Amino acid sequence: MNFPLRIVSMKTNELREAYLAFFESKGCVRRPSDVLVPRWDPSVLFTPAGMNQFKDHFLGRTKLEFTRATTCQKCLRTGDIDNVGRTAYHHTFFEMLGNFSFGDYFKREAILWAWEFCTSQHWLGLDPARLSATIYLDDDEAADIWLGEVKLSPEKLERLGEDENFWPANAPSQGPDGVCGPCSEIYYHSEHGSVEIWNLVFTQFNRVGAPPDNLRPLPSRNIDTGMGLERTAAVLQGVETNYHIDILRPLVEAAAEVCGVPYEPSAETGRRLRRIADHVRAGTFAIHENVYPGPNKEKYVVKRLLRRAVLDGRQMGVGEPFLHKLVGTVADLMKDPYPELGQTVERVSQVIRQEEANFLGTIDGGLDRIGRVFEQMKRDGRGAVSGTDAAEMYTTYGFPPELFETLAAEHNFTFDWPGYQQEMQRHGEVSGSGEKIVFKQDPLDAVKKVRHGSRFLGYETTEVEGAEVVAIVAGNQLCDQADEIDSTRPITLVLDRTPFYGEMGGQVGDTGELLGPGFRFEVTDTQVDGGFTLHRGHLREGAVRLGDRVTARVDAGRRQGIRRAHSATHVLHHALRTVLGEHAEQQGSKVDDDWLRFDFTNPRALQPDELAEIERVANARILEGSPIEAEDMPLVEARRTGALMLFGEKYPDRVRVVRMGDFSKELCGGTHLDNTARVGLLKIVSEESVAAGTRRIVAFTGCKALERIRERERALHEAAMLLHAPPEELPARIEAMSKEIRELKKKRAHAPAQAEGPTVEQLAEGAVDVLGTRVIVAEIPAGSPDVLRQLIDQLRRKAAPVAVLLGSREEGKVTLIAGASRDVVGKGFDCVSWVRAVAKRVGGGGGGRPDMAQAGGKKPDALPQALDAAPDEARSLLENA
RNA sequence: GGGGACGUAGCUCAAUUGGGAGAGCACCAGAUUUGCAUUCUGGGGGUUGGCGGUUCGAGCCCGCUCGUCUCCA
Repeated sequence: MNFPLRIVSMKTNELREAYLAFFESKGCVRRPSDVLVPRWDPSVLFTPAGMNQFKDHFLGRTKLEFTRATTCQKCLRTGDIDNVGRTAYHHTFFEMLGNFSFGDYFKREAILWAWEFCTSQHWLGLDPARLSATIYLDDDEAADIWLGEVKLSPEKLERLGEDENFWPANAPSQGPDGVCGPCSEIYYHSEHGSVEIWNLVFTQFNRVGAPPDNLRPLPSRNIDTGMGLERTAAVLQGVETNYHIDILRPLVEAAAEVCGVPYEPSAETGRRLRRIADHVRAGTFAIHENVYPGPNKEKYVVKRLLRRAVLDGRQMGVGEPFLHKLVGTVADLMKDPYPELGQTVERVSQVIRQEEANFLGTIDGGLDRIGRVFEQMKRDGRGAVSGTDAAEMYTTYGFPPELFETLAAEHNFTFDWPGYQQEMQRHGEVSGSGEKIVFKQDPLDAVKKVRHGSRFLGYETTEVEGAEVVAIVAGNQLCDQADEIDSTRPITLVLDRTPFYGEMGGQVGDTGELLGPGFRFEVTDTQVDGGFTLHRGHLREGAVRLGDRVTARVDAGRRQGIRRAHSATHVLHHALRTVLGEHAEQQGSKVDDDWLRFDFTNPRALQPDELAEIERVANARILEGSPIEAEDMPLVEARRTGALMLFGEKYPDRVRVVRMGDFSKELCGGTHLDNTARVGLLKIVSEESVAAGTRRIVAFTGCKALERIRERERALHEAAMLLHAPPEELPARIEAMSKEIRELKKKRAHAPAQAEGPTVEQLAEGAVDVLGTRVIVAEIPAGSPDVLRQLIDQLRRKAAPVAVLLGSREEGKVTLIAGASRDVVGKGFDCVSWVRAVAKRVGGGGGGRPDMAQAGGKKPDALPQALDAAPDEARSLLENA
């Protein structure tokens, strides 16, 4: 490998650390990377940029504890997914170095510091001659700094339009309204080409409506910058693509190793291997945060990334799961900044392996179908796989078009890509799109700026006196008072302190009432928003004003039921891990009044004996009557004591640890009992699947558990009464009964054919000759369709040439079946016409095949006349045949 | 959130405009001998996922529901 000569070749880990240290030296607070999947932010599926975790800071929706920050943020974007592997700089997963100012330093510092970091020998030491910058068309302020202070030569400063150098792109002319600003980009030029390494965004305007004059200066201006870690590392290490830097090239090589192909950068396999490296990195980080491949949202993105990578492997001839083998390499290469990845390697590999197996299964299933498509094409003499076929294979059966094309080529067929694209576009339209979530204006914004939040007193008590009403929200607006007695549209009250628990961590919100001077407010639900407890409900009496003092009273009976369910949830979690193993991790839960729902990872359905064992262990812990204690402590300490926490969850600096006896320790903000014994009884009522690899258990506690058992008892008792047997004997009794029923049915099916009705011989004697065909017509009393058919079959064998029509009736119903021997059918005789003609006379119709047809009717009384007419009908059919 | 497909014996799947619920493997029994995938014969096993509708008649058509797969946002 011929690296261009460089004096220093900085490692990626060193670059990351240098960046953060540099901006710390400028007064920025170093913050950890936010999680990759911000579940609390409905506007994105994955963290797309460094600024994501500071949205509230930028929008002034939170009290600032610092005004400058710097981060290295893990990001995931799928917008450029098709370029991954093909170009030198595109990724889905990547890291972004950023520095941020919230109303603090602005354009001058942002530019000067960026330049200093890039060029100072102390830091990156890049050759200034190889750097250039761009700015927005009329941003003279930035131009002055670049030209006047940095002393960048004018030919190295380019002014670009709003599509390139404005954030959001094209905001001035096309919107959206809101915070926006010009930006300035820094490029590095080398023998490998030019690359944008840093984007500085100056948010200084508020866009209001269409141009002109729609950009109003903001009172508080912000800085948001992003430097691509991998790009910059590539520059520093003098390699031609991000995929050859020290934290990625080994992964690409490892991919080559497990796929059994050499890595040749410029070959098709090179592109595939880079794509595999990128996607497995993205998948590893996402699954580490408990986002498993699934059918929608972020789960679907993970699934698609994994499947693309597996497909690449398969296209290179790998026929079995391989991707999962790379997880360890990812964790190893990324252990410096993200040591926690190492702890989940096994779980992540298992999930990926499972998904690989599923996908290979899907492909195998599709191969059959594809084979049939090819046969059909050969019969039809078509030479190209149609877009419709390809799209159907993909959208319905998940069979990738790339693979379809490969197989088609092997059969010397071409593949209609344009037609496929068109079909897929149609599918996209038919599938519709969910509504776009826009930034919604929050009426509480004003309150949030002046107050930190409501104080929660619900751990100690269910009733608080003298709490102050600090906000009233009605009709999505902040009000000074509310006096409308209205049960349809809920209003929201915020107090300075409250015993009400807002829905969080799976536990439902409390209900109860707020009593103030001359008013009563019924709380039907409680939510939390940015530290504030929102009491939602309806005014029942009087009027409430801002500043009123109230008594807040939680529905204590319901709260106690919730406590039982929540403590039981921890006990159940412990029991699951004991019985199934450590992999049974919590995926989500819902805790309500004496019932709970618990989702956890497990590869298959639970067996009845496993469920019984889980229930037994859980109730054993309950019976022990262990004390339950909660303690606030710093996050680091909680982590050290080994308290259970979920990877990928965002925890505050101080956390609450709930401890039960010596068997359970979990981070949890919910309300609990003081002793496990108070759960009373934990009864599992169902176990089901929610997604591949995830199971759900629903259980009842306390009163509901007892009620449930009583209900079952009642049903059992009733069944016992009906069968005149004690409950213990019910299974044996039912088994004996169903056996008896089976035997009776069998007896009935065989017996009457012989006992009642005419025999085959008798029927044959009753035949009349019609044009050389023996025609037999008869009623078989109590003959089931099966019996009629058997008789006809025997007559056809014994009496050919013959045409038989037999009928039977039971209350309100007539059955007719006609059959003819092969030679008669050969002459053109059609049983369908015959049976239809006869059936008409008994008010019915029928059909079947020429040699055997069946009909029904609704007039049993008319059967004799109908049968009398049957020979004549046969005659006319035979004459016309 | 929306589109598409599939649910038939323990397993893998058939069943031609709606007209006799079947095959292979597995299982049980008998015979055979060629021992570790012998062959032959016989047999058990199904409320065709569930509920409702259309029809003389539904595995097949329609609606709802449950489950599995899949694509899109």
